[in-house]
Amino acid sequence: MSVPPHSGPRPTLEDVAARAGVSRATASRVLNSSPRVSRAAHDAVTAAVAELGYQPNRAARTLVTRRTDAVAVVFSESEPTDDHRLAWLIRATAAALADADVQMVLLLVRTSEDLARAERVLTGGHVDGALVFAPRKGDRLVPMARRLALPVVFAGRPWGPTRGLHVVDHDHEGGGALAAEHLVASGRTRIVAVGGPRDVHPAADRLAGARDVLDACPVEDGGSTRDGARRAMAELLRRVPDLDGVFAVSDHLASGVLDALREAGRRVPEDVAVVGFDDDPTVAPHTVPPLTSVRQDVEAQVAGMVTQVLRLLRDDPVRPRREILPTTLVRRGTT
Amino acid sequence: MSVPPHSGPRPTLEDVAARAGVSRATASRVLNSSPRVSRAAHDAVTAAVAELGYQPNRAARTLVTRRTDAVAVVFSESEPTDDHRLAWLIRATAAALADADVQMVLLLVRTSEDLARAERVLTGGHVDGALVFAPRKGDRLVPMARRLALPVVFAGRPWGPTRGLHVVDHDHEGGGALAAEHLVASGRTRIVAVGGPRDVHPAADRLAGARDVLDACPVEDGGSTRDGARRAMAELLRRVPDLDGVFAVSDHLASGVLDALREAGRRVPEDVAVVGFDDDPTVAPHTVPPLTSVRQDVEAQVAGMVTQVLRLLRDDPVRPRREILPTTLVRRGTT
DNA sequence: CAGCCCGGATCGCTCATTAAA
DNA sequence: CTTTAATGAGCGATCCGGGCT
Repeated sequence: MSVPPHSGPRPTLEDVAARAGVSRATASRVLNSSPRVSRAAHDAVTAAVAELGYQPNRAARTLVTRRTDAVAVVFSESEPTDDHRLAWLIRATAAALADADVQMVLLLVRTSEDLARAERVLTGGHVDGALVFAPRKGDRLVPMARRLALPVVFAGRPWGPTRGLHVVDHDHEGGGALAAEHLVASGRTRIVAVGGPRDVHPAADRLAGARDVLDACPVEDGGSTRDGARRAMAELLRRVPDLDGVFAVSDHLASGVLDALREAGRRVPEDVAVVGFDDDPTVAPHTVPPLTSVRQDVEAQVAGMVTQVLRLLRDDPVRPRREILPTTLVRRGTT
Repeated sequence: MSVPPHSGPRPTLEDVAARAGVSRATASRVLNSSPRVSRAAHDAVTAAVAELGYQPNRAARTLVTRRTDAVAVVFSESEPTDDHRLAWLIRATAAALADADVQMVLLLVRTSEDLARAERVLTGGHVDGALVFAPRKGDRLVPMARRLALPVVFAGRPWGPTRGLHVVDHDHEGGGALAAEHLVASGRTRIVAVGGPRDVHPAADRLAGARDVLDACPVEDGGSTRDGARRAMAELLRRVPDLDGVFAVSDHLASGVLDALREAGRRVPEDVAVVGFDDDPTVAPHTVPPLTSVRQDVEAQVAGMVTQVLRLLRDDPVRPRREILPTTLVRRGTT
């Protein structure tokens, strides 16, 4: 608990060693908890560290070990992404990396200049590995990332061949099916769906999963905005006036669906049941009525990505793998 | 444009120097664009750098210069923050720092463990400076940040004495006044306000600015949720049935206000005019009708913070100062 | 011969000093 | 004597080979 007396030059390992009456090498071993150190030496060094408020110089350590203890977190923003999702993912990632005492170097990639900059960071030895979030088809970030000599873990299956990649994904198809089955089980017979952008994997897979169950239910795409979903839902009401169940591929879109239903005077859930996807804590519990939604555990996903990248960094020889996380249904007021 | 032939060991400055037929020191001078270098040497080095795909080793450079070329971006999340705002700020910050070729080390501080970790990063020489976002009263991040020996720039006036601090803030009071004046100018006479959390500076200041103009208009607090604002607005409709203008201290709250007005059957803007605050691009243009709002230029704020921290890093002797950015009114469909 | 510990050498860069044009 | 270039000494850690008990 003691602090360096006057915040002059920071103490070095040499200082710690001197104070503990041992050599630099021994002090170093203690800090890196390598075995062959006597109990006495260990205690002396530990005490000296505490007394001096010593913190190892990261640059010096990096120089010799070639490890930075930092990983890049790269978000593609080639198209405007959902704020909720970004905030949520960043929070989860920051927490998981902090727990592992790894620094997070955040890279948001929108322009090709950003991409070049990211590549420089990634190849320049500034980080040990990378977590990549790039759900959109044809994203130039993906080929760049797969060329890297560093451990890379993708969030969600990227477009293109996934051979040799490390991926942590949710079971979007299964989740879509889950939603559809829930609507069916609750007695709905005229079920429709509001889709998202076609070139976003999760959105496409969720819809596919639902259609597997419902074969060929009517679909309108709501793009990625609440208002787009509102319009899509209005169109569906026109096409299928007697509809009684709606699956929206995201909670954000589901809120637009609810807007449209409210405007059309349909009661939820009495006349129409609605199921969303994401269990977005900033949306689902707050709609009126609260939204039934398929939950994907983003924290688990991010934790899985972090675990995997750390494993790769320790080079535990891990074979490329795709980890698929289950989804669950959270029932609230709209079904 | 050429790439290292085989991605073996990365080339060092020594390699570049050898290839250019000069010494390490000269090569270093070229890279740091110091003056006394001949044209010929400059060109030779530049060419060698390109041919070898050389990138300086950051750790080595940091070790000797004691500069990391990284700054911490610290967000307090002691209370759940608005996703929109977080995403938006992170985007702007990332862009501004990337432009300056400074790495961004993101720290989200929620628990006291996070705080301790952040302090370690901040005092451990991992970064050259910090940008701090901590709007809430009594946030423990603030006293910690002000003790730091590093250049620190605050986003928005922190609670407590601001003497000696660098702050870049918006003119929240002026913005609140602007909103109120606009409502008055558009002929509204029974104006009410929906406030935010009392212990958040911006929310409090915006409300104060409006009340300066309106002296003692009825106020209800909506907390920080859309739904809270809905309830606050419902209450105001009860208290002041003939109200014809509403100022909400954020767009997020304003969307709740619109919900309540719609439910109450009031037409906007015919019966009631509404003005929000933030000009949140994910909210204001998408409400129905689109929301008139006071715009604060978050990008300018963040750019100002980055400029300031860089100035401090160059130690241009800059005296502590509070930079206050103007707000503007963006008129849309609700007034 | 263990088990511990020590003193260099080293990582890749910058900077001050010194030497050459 | 001025301008440009080169040499050498670190920055603060890790790790290797060897010495001590």
